[in-house]
Amino acid sequence: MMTPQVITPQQMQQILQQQVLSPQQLQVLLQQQQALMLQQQLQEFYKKQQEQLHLQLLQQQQQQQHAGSKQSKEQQVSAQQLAFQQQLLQVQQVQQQHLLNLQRQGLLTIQPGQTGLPLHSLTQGMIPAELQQLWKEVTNAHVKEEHNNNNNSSSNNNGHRGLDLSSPATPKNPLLNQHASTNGQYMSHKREGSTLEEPSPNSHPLYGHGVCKWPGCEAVFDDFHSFLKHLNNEHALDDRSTAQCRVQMQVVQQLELQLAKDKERLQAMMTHLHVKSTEPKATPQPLNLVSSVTLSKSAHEASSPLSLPQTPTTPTTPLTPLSQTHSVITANSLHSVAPRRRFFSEKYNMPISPGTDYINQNKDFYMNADVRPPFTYASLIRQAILESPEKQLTLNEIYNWFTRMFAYFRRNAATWKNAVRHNLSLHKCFVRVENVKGAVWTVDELEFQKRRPQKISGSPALVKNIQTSLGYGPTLSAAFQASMAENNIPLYTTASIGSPTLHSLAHAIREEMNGAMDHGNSNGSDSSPGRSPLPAMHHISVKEEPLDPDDHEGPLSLVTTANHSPDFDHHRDYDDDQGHDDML
DNA sequence: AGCGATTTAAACAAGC
DNA sequence: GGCTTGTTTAAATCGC
Repeated sequence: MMTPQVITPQQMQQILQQQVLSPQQLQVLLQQQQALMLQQQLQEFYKKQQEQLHLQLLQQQQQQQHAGSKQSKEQQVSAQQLAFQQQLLQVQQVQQQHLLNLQRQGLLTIQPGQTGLPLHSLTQGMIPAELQQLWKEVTNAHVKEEHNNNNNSSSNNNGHRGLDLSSPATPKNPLLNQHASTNGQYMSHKREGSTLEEPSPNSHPLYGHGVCKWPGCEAVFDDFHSFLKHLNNEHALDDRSTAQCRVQMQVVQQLELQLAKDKERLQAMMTHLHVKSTEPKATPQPLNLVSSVTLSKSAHEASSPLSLPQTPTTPTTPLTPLSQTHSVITANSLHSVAPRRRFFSEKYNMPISPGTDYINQNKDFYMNADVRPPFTYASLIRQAILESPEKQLTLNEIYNWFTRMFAYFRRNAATWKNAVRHNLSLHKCFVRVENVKGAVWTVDELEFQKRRPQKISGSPALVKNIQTSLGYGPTLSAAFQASMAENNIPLYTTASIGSPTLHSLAHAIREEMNGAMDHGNSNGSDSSPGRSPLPAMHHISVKEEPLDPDDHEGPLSLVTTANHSPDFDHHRDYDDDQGHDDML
């Protein structure tokens, strides 16, 4: 699917360029949308032209039919008709040319093998509103005519037009139909008439290979003329045709939607796959520290996951400047797509307990992609707890965090919830604290670090970076703010996703720093609750808001709200039963 | 091969 | 009784 052949170099360049200039996918999408709009306008224009030409053609034909056999004029008329046809072809060519250009520019994504169909569908089915407008006009204009033209609707096939994607040109037909259906009686548009004796097989989008391409109708015709007759008779302006046209519009709309989605997906994939090479310069970083950290990280990741033995429990980076690179999929997340049992593959020396940054960095991806996160349950639970303002969560809140943060956990609830409970009970690092209103779970960071031999030595430079970053406290904050302001573009409509706030960033730094310090020297040099053996033991504070725990938490809520998107909680078909075993 | 970490499943109990 | 929460056991997998 991600074969590079599909994407032209121009597309690639564009994507990369966009990414470099704007880390926000929204911008990309916006540009895409603009491009699409432009494209649609062009198509509309072309379509109108085509319709006009068709109209002229048909009127000539009707006149000819009505006039009986005026052989004398026939020659001249057919010449005119030819001219029209040529013009029509020219328009079509120009149209296709332009679409091809669009395609080359990456504004259009058309599979090489199917340029024909998509072109038609795109050119003629793109603007339902416009079509409806035309349809309306036409309908109004011919209400009276309707009586005269009793359409001999016959074929039942038309009743069920399957989603015949090969004939998306329907919308344009009403126009033609009614003019044609008048059979010359209706001469509102008096154009210089002409005969139509010449079959012009290619002149009608509903006629191809001798077959009527009206949805559901596959009548075969020897010549174009008989097809036109058929078109006028069988597919005249009536309720059925109207309904079919509407359906076809919807089909086209659906296809457009699908196309847009797929394009978006492709964009995300491309961005993701190439972000590593561009990540360092991905954003005009107002913050040196951040960028340095980012650079170190990205350099490390880009080089080789194996190159730097990382501390298993300490995240590599104190923070992600974030989610500006949020579509980033690092090496781990890539290979994590198919981990069978383990969330986290240690083969790549990725941290067992990915830090806030790590999870945040790929947050967007896992939020939306039904992909199993490459983290252990323990790591995730810890993450959830540490993200909370009070560093403590009830079991249900942990559940909510899981479902909120990972699309994967929106299914199989029974399985992973059990696993969560199991992990909470099993690992000593998770401490249950009785509360007035129940029990909350906290993290014993020391115990957590103990689980594995850790060596922060892995990336001393990293540690240095982290420390350096911390040293710049206020500067850091200011820079973050600037960075946030700059990058605070909502990327997806649903998501808060993108930008962890200052608080969460600072928190992340602090947290990572703690982790690093834990390894480097055992002196607890900070006051972070996470560092004490029983971090939250003393905050036996209250956990109200059983419903939406993370919601209104005051200033500190930034930490959580950064990850919390309200709309994300609404259950969008979390079908627990469907395809739940895809990861096994 | 052994071991530890992890996941998954399941049984069970307590509390609401 | 059903559900949630929490504990525990067991089996399987994976990597070292």
